[in-house]
This record gives sequence, structure tokens and C-alpha cells, in this order.
Amino acid sequence: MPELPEVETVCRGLARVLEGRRLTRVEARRPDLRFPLPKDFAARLRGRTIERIRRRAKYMLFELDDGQVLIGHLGMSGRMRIMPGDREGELEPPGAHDHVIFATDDGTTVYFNDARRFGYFDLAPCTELEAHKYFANLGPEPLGNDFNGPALAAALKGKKTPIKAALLDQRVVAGIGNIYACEALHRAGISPRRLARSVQGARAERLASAVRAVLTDAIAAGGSSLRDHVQPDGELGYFQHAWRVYGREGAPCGGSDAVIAASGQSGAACGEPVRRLVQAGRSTFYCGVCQR
DNA sequence: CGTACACCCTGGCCGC
DNA sequence: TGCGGCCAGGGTGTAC
Repeated sequence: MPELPEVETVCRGLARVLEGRRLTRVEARRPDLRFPLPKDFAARLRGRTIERIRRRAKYMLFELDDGQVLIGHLGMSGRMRIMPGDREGELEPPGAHDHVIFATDDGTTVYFNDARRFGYFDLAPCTELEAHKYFANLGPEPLGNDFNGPALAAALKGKKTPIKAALLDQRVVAGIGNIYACEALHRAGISPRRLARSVQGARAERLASAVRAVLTDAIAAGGSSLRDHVQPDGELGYFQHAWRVYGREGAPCGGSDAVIAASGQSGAACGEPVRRLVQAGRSTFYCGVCQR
């Protein structure tokens, strides 16, 4: 499920039940995830208290009471299944894709479930986090103060890749994935094929604003739920209903924010069928009229 | 160096 | 019902 808004939603759900809790049992049922779990993974976590849970890019960060940080990535299909601790009776037995079990002192238990096993966990000292291999080359947080039009323009300067590919490059800006790259470009009225280096000045300003807006809206909606993926508490995110182009090939374009603003007419639906193309092996959805 | 692409893995869906 | 082909939210290693 996981681009930035989904990971943010997951972290908030986990924080509610795990912050302040002590890990009483950690079980690595299947260590061969995207990367192997670090040595002595379970032993290094057992007895630790989770002080704070936060997010960086698409990573979950669990700050522990011994100065370590548990780093988690959900890959394509990873989920954190929360089993409330106040439930009478026994825990639901782990299934085939429940690879890691985190059990806490109040009975709350979380299963890391990931059919495709592109997700992974690692441990690192808190003080060395920014230098860690996963974080050293990450671009700015799109909802943070370091991300704006000029910063985006600078990051795109000279880049010959299509802007769509550049938005997926975590060194340019961190946390955007395939859905939100498509949605942000549509809101900004920018063609996914446009060369990244040509997104400068007002265009970069528009794109930075569109990125912030779509991510903010998606977080407010609890993220997007695909197929059976749900938030940790079982709630469904509903941002998938607000997609304007992603997954809507052939459906009528409702108009780009940028194009509508420029025309001065409110509610001017475009009506052009949404198109799909493949860039760098991944589907891009866009409107050929609104996006230039 | 920057860019392009195959690949890791499983499951769901569609067409035959 | 069965099966092959294609598709899926990500990121990395390798080949140009």
C-alpha cells in the first residue's frame, strides 16, 4: 500500500498503540525478506521500549530506548497488522505471509505481513541515521520546509529524464511513488513526458505546490487502499476515490487544477479520455489536453 | 557520471 | 476449471 501518505497513515496508527510499549517478544518467522534481517534481530529488540514512531520518506522509524532505531520499509505489498491487546482469548495465528511478529507488554501484537517480500527491516544507531545507506541520498521531505519551487527546480536542473521518472527518483524528493507522481503532474498541468530539466521557474513552483497538495489531501483521507490493503486499525483509506488520473484509463478527465485556474472558469471539466503510457517500465496515467 | 532496464517475489485477474 | 500472460504501491544492481 505504501507511498508517503500510506506510510504516514500506518505510522500514526502504530504510534497510537505502540509508543511507550515494551517489546516482550519478537519473532522473525521468515528472515529472507528483500534484505536479510540484521544479525540477532529479535534478541536486539527484545526488552526495548518503543519511545517514538515517525516516518522519513517511505520508511517507518521506531525509536527505541537504547539509542537504536528500528527501520522498516513496506515495499509493494507490506502491511502492519495490529492485534489489539485488550481482546480476550488467543491471538489469531500467524499466516503464511506474516513474516515478523512484534509482541508488547500490554498484549498488543503487530504482524508484519508481506506476500511479495519486497519489504524489510534494519537496525541502526539513532545518531547515524542520516548517514545510513537508506537515508544518505534521500531528497527533502515534500511536506517539509526544505521543499518548494526553487528547491525542486534546482534538483531537476540538467536532468534529461522525463519529469515523471524524476519525481520517482527519491534523491529529488522523497516519498513519492507511482500513484502520486501521476496525480501531482495532472494537478500541475505538466506532461509526464516533459524533460525534467525544463521544469523550472513557475512550472516548478506549480509542481511543488501540486505535490504538497496531493500528499496532504491523501493523508487527510487516510491514504489510498488498494485491493485488500487496509490501515493498521482495519479502517480503509479512501483517497483512491479521489484519484483524477491513476487507474482511470479511458475515463473522462475532470480537468487539471492548473488549467482550470488559468482559464478562470470553475468546474470546467475537460472530458478528454485519460491515457496510459509506460515509462521506465511503469504505468503513467495522464490527460493529453490538460498536461503540457 | 547519468540514464535505462532487468530483476527480486507472490497473487489476482483476464482471456482463451 | 486450468493455465499462460500480464499487471501491481518499490528500490537496487548492473550495463551501457
